[in-house]
Amino acid sequence: MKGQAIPAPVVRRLSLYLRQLEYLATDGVEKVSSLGLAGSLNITAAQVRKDLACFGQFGRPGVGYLVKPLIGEFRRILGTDKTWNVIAVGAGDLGRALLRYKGFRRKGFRIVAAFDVSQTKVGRVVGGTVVRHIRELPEVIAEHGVRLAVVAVPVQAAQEMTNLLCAAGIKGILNFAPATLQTPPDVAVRPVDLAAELEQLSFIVGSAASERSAGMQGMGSRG
Amino acid sequence: MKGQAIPAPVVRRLSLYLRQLEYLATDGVEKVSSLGLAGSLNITAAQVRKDLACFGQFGRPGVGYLVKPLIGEFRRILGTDKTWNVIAVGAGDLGRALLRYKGFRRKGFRIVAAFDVSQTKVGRVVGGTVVRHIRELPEVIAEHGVRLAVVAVPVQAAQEMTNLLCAAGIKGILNFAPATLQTPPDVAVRPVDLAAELEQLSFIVGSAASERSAGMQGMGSRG
DNA sequence: CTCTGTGAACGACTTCACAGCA
DNA sequence: TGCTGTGAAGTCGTTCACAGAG
Repeated sequence: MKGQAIPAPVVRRLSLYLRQLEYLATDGVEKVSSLGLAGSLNITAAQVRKDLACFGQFGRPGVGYLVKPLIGEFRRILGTDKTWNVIAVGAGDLGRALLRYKGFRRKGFRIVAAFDVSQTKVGRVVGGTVVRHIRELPEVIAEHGVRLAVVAVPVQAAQEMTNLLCAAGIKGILNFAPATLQTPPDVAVRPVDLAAELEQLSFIVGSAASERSAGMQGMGSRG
Repeated sequence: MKGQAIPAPVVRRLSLYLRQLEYLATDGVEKVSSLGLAGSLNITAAQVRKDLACFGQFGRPGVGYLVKPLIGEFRRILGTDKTWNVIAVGAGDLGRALLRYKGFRRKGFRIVAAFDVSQTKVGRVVGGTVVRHIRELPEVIAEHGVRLAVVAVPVQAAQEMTNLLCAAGIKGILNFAPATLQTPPDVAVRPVDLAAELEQLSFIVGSAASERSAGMQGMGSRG
């Protein structure tokens, strides 16, 4: 089961496993079974074992998985054993909040610069990051070897900014604009439409039958 | 195909269809084919038709779908033909950004109150919303008939806040804390883990083979 | 006896292909 | 001829169930 292309749902859960393992390590837990990992994430134990099997054999029968080594493996697989330089495009309310968000840094993502077109925003420092004018995009990307970008601009500007990013060599985009971005085949996009997320809840709560919240968590959405 | 339980992926795409239809209406477009809708969203035309078939027969052979009536239908189905009152828990950087975010209001979600435990935050007004102390949660929820909540508190507090929300009658939670929340079966959760989203991009870009970005957009993630 | 790794069975979603209406 | 609605086929992911290691 190794050497194959990894299904998107597996990669998604890999992040969940890593997150949980990090909490376990913080609590001093040294080993965990597939059932132990699964339980706290509302997943089945078989699912956990099948997922891990995509990457190798990490567990020992009768024992389970060793937390610390597994954390190392997962970080390496996800690529977060090294720090990634990231840029943000758009320094509006959402963009500035993302600049201040500490969760990125904790996972190994460093926002090295932010960009905007508005002269009232250029030059400001937010969360330790300087806001620059869009025209400096290419040189900053080249200078820091940036491959990931966060897009938090108004929807009307999203595709245009995306084109600039792709031309400048960006390979992955986290998109907060409510638009489906068109990119070349070698540039991946992950959409995060906050209003649409609430809309999904609206549907579930409105349809109002009886649903399992646990089964609901972590499904659907982007990939 | 009507009257059945709707698959989660279909509901997710329903939000995309609605979003796109609203842009088309803004541009004065009156009708659209399944292919027209599909193209701009990187989906197949057959997928669009199958999805719509879950809810009824909206199109006319040889013509396509009428944009405006379809918008009305979709809003009704998603439950956003009426305004929803929403509360936010946690008035840190992310919480305050969400209070200022205009995208919610545009989709029919009104944040009527925010809550925090910190006395330095209680009493402040952010984006037109007053920050109150958590202890006022139950009465505000009852007063405004609130059923949806946004959680943007530190991970250590997330489960505890969730318990309070569930006890107070909340039925849907948009969770920005990097934790898997445990809730009763009648409370739905949608997780939004921003760092994990970047991690997914890290995996794709790091694995670096050649992938289709279009096919990548909108898959995976939550449901 | 516990718990992993995995083929096989199952179920869910997507794509195909075409009948039928305009 | 253009495009929808839909059974049938196909693909993908999950769950089951058990052999085998510790």
